[in-house]
Amino acid sequence: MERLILSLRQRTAVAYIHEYTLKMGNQKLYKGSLQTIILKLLVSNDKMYGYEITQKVKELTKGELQITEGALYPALHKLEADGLLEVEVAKVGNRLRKYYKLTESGAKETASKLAEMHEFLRTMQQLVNPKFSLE
Amino acid sequence: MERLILSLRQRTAVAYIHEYTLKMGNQKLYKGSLQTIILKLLVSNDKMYGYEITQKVKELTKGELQITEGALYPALHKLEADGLLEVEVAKVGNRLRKYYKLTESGAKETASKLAEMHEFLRTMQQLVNPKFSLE
DNA sequence: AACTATACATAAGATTCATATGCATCATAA
DNA sequence: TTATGATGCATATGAATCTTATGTATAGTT
Repeated sequence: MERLILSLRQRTAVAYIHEYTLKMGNQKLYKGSLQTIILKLLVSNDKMYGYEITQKVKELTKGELQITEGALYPALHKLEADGLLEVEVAKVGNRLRKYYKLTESGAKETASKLAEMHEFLRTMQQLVNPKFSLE
Repeated sequence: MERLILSLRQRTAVAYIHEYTLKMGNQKLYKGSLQTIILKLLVSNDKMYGYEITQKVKELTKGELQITEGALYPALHKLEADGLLEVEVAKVGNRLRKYYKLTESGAKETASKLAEMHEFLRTMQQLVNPKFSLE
């Protein structure tokens, strides 16, 4: 993130300019699957914090899916509010981290959401599969 | 669709009540894929009209995906406005049908969208695949 | 001193779809 | 013959979900 320093009399205003990586054309296809992705990661990794999730997803998808913070944090807050995740705040150095983990009800919901996801993938696979071009 | 007849002096007001089939829990996962589905069907079927598309999708997905009219018609209009589809109006009996078919540019765009879809499915498959639970 | 990465957060707007409604024709069942 | 369901088009309103943009702060690297 770039930083611009603007002198204003005795005061100093600091404007932060975030940089964004280019998005793939198919980013919009991921709409609706964010919750499931987060939950699935927490099945595999027990506990994770927000920034870690974005990095893990980027790594696992070889950069194809970039979870934006504006999507991630509200999603985490909602999952927590719905009782699917619980938070544990940790201080690392002088920095804050919020670790999320599945609750019992969250684990159940994850199984359900993963089943739906598999069904969706199977169905969509068939719809766009060239083998079905005869239909 | 049920019909209610209401007598109003000499005039007759008719109210139509549409009935809706129950949606699957994973309907929201399809968000973002409607255009691709329509285009793909038009590769396989040359020309189709709106209602036919909804029925075909219902059939192909064994009822799992129900394209609503509120989603379909605006989508068709947009694809037409973008020059990907062209319309041919037909009269069947006393009834109107609007047949849609791919334009040249629409065929190209379809190939591109299908490639994105396959990439998406592959990536998502890996993300939620149990084999990756060790990550 | 500046820049990059790490780490949280929210507000405003865009996109995409579901819901609800409206209108009309045609076939079939009551 | 009348009611109903299926066929066929359409749009408006709102909900959900994300992108974009911004704000703040610490820590390491150039």
